[in-house]
Amino acid sequence: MNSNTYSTVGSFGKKRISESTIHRLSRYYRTLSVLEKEGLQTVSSKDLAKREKLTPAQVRKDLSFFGSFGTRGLGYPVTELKHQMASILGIDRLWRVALIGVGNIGSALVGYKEFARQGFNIIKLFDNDQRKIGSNHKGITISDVRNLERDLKEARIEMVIIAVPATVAQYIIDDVVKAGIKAILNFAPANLKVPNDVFLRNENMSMELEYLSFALVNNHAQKK
Amino acid sequence: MNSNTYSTVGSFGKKRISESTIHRLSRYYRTLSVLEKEGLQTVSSKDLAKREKLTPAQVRKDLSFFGSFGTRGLGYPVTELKHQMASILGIDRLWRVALIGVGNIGSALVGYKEFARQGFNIIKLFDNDQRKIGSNHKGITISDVRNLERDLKEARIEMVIIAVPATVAQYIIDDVVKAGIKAILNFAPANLKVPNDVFLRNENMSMELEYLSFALVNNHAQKK
DNA sequence: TTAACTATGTGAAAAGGTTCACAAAAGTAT
DNA sequence: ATACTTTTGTGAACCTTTTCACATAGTTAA
Ligand SMILES: NC(=O)c1ccc[n+]([C@@H]2O[C@H](COP(=O)([O-])OP(=O)(O)OC[C@H]3O[C@@H](n4cnc5c(N)ncnc54)[C@H](O)[C@@H]3O)[C@@H](O)[C@H]2O)c1
Ligand SMILES: NC(=O)c1ccc[n+]([C@@H]2O[C@H](COP(=O)([O-])OP(=O)(O)OC[C@H]3O[C@@H](n4cnc5c(N)ncnc54)[C@H](O)[C@@H]3O)[C@@H](O)[C@H]2O)c1
Repeated sequence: MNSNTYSTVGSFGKKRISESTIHRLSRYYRTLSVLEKEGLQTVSSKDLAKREKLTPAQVRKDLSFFGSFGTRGLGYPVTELKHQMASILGIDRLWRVALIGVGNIGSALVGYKEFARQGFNIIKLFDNDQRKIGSNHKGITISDVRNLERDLKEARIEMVIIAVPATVAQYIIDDVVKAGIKAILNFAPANLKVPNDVFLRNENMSMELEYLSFALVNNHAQKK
Repeated sequence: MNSNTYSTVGSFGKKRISESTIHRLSRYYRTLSVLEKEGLQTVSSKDLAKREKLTPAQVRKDLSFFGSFGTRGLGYPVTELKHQMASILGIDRLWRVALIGVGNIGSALVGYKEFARQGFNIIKLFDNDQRKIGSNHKGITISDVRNLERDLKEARIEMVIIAVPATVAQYIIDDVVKAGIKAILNFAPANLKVPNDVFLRNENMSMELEYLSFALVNNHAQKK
């Protein structure tokens, strides 16, 4: 019921996988990329755990939901485990992504190389500002948001990033949903409604600053 | 041990408050601001829960960690509860914030009005690019990162936002820590080390895209 | 080939977070 | 005033996630 509550997407076999586990897989993937560059052949759950500030048991448990990737007495093969993580996360392929709202944050995201490196290709941009529409931004022409539904379908977009003001975000989302999009990353601070079969993730930077503020004001013991 | 693991900062009285609860307080705060603008005098845990897609019990439990703010039979006074949330989160005051790395994402953050509205005042900017140093960005002169430690102390900075390339983030963090800063929001995708008395939060947008990717590939049942 | 290590994979236990359920307290209507 | 309704605040129950602990299986060294 709560987006933070025991939230699980899907099931590998009959098992349900928690949001925390999926986020840790992302972290393992990035760390494994680093280890690969460092020339390491294998890594133990202990080593990986140390880098991620986790327990070795947590690492093994996370991986065990998806298979047996290690060798007892030795550890996990770095490159292979990296590929496994990519496969599980679905980033061993290209994703066709559109971004709506080419303003301050939107522009920053469009040029972000890390997204492309992980297979997220921002190939369509939309805005409602006449001065921006038709202009070229990092090689992509900005389209008029008025044809959003049609253009998303035409370009066979699979994911959408929303970077418009909070006041209009729901209208945009409604059109995005109509276009059949099932995955949305939203940067507008608003409680947006989507049907049950659409995945919506919210990125809220104020929340993290507020967490820091809370921690400072209450001068609180750091976990571990 | 894990940054996602039962992570709790501090204690109100003897109670430990979970990260989830603090994040929900942020959401309550934002929603209460909206309700206040809508002219509502009181709100019940049921109403608030509906807006946040939580259970009423969750709302009441979260609030109960910090006090009794409601009136039985009536609900919570909107404006007062908003102020209470602000006070608990520590955003009923101004925070002196510095941002390091005025590039794509850094520039976007500097101009973001929502931060200032919640008391986070970005009053110092740092970069190592000679073309940027000395120039004015949204009314703030960009300082040379070489004097980082000295300048952070001089400006009595309390929080730092890091938006430099991942390769240099650890060096920057080390200087920031030396300057006595106890709260850092980091946008670089890297496993950064800080002493135990420094709060470090990481904002990782790739992670959310990867979550969506996982959800799509495994075509998974949405929670609830 | 054997002995001594090392490290995985996983049930079970422990810890943490959410929801239930209800007494208590206040509002509302008559 | 009294009965009835509404809604809070909270221990207890419930559910999820993490950690423990160990059997198992592979490596390494002599
Ligand atoms: N700037 C930041 O650092 C930051 C950080 C976190 C969240 N956000 C959020 O991201 C969103 C965008 O912020 P920003 O700072 O980039 O604002 P911005 O005003 O710079 O950009 C918004 C863009 O959306 C476009 N737009 C407006 N209405 C539109 C519509 N109906 N259809 C299509 N495009 C439309 C505007 O033309 C503009 O290009 C906001 O919701 C903001 O709260 C921004
Ligand atoms: N652009 C995005 O949308 C985005 C999204 C998520 C995360 N990030 C992360 O944020 C960071 C910055 O990304 P960006 O896209 O803004 O990159 P960028 O190259 O546009 O900006 C980096 C800025 O840091 C400055 N810099 C470099 N070395 C420095 C040093 N030693 N001291 C001080 N300043 C220094 C550069 O001069 C530049 O202004 C990166 O770690 C990136 O991975 C970016």
